[in-house]
Amino acid sequence: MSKVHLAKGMRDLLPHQMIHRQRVISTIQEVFTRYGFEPMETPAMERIETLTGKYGDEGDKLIFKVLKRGAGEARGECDQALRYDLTVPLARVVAMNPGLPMPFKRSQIQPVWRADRPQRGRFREFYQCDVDTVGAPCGLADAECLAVFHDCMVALGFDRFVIRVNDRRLLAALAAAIGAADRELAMITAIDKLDKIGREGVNGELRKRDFSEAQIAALWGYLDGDPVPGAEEAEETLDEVIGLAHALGVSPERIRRDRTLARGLDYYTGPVFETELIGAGMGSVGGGGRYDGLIGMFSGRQIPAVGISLGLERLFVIMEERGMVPPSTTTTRVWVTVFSDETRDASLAAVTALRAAGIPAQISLTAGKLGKQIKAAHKRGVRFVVVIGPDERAADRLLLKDMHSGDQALLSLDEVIARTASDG
RNA sequence: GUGGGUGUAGCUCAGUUGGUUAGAGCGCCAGGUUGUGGCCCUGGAGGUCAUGGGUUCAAUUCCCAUCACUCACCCCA
Repeated sequence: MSKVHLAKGMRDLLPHQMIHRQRVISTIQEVFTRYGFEPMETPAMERIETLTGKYGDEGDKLIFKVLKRGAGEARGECDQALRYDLTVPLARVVAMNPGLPMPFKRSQIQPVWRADRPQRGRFREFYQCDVDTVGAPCGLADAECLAVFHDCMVALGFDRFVIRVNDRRLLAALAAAIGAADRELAMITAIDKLDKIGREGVNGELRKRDFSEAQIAALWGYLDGDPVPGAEEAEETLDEVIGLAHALGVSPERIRRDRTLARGLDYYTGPVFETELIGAGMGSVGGGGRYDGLIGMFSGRQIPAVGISLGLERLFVIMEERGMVPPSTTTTRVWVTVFSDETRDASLAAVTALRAAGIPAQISLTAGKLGKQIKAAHKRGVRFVVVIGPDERAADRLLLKDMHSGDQALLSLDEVIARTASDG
């Protein structure tokens, strides 16, 4: 039993996991690039005042703070913190770089940190994959976000998912319509639980929050589809965004308008989105929305923005549970054995030629019986093994063994390169 | 922040109604086969039974605390 432990909620990513991760990340990045989002990164730490006051009370509590050095450390003072998401750092970047060409479209795939209690699909360090469009009004930019969501899920091999959409302004109008404009948040947190606790559960939550029976009855009328007074603009916006998303190739059945969708973060001002895998038994795997006020908090210039975030870790949990993880456990294509001291130079020449040809190859670093060396390749899942013994060297040939089929053949170096360069 | 569950070999888990040297499968290492992986056979390494305390003639087993992990709630990706 090892005496060392990981920090709570943190994980190591071993090679067999990284191979899958990198594949997933490049798939997502490829979709982002296809839509014209340019890559960007920001530091792990921000000044604490950049982060606080943007996410709501719950969010602020979960920010990982970093102690000051020196005397401030003893006093528990803190002036920096690990980033909580990728959206607020983006807003800071936009505020600090007024010369950016607008609209500014950027993608960002980096870890974020939250001081949450870990559970299934929730970690304290996790990767988010974000795209955001800054400086474009509501409409096509929002629709592109939905399309990116959609294309990413499809590219990753998910087919049963739904993107729920709503609008913060509609929720505000809803609260006003039932005479609870000052209690919008209490109403939202209650109805947001509909999926989990059902109608009666929501009613209980509302009563607990001092909503009257009349208000509750009126609320259900609106949630069931009655037009909400004062929400006309929000409804028109959603109509437009969803229509544009359809035109961008998102299947209609994968978008669902849902007046109970709230989203936790404070900074959203307009449409909000959330992607959910059907039958996964997990919260959302991605979310986003429009935040037209956030950048103004840093720069004084009001700049509209919209974006989405995909949570890698949750996708991985589901992919592992569903066996969607490709079996590959190595990035090495060819394992070159060393038969003896006399033939070592030939093996070195072979591995060097393979590498020069762009084929990932490694050579046995520890001496040992040929069987051990082949076993080493097998254990790692390497597909091809090259053997160069005295016979091969005399014939100026290499023995290439395909570990999948067990077939082996005497080939020239060029033939080995050709044979191992591609799959099949 | 709140409430459950679980800690025995690298992994998955047995086991002990409290009693001498704590087991299995898989994995790992070596050999059978000094030019060949997977299958088979043989052998080997690896455990302060999470940690600390208590009860007892005796604790891995019972009790308490701590720590770790895990699940759920809150909230969230």
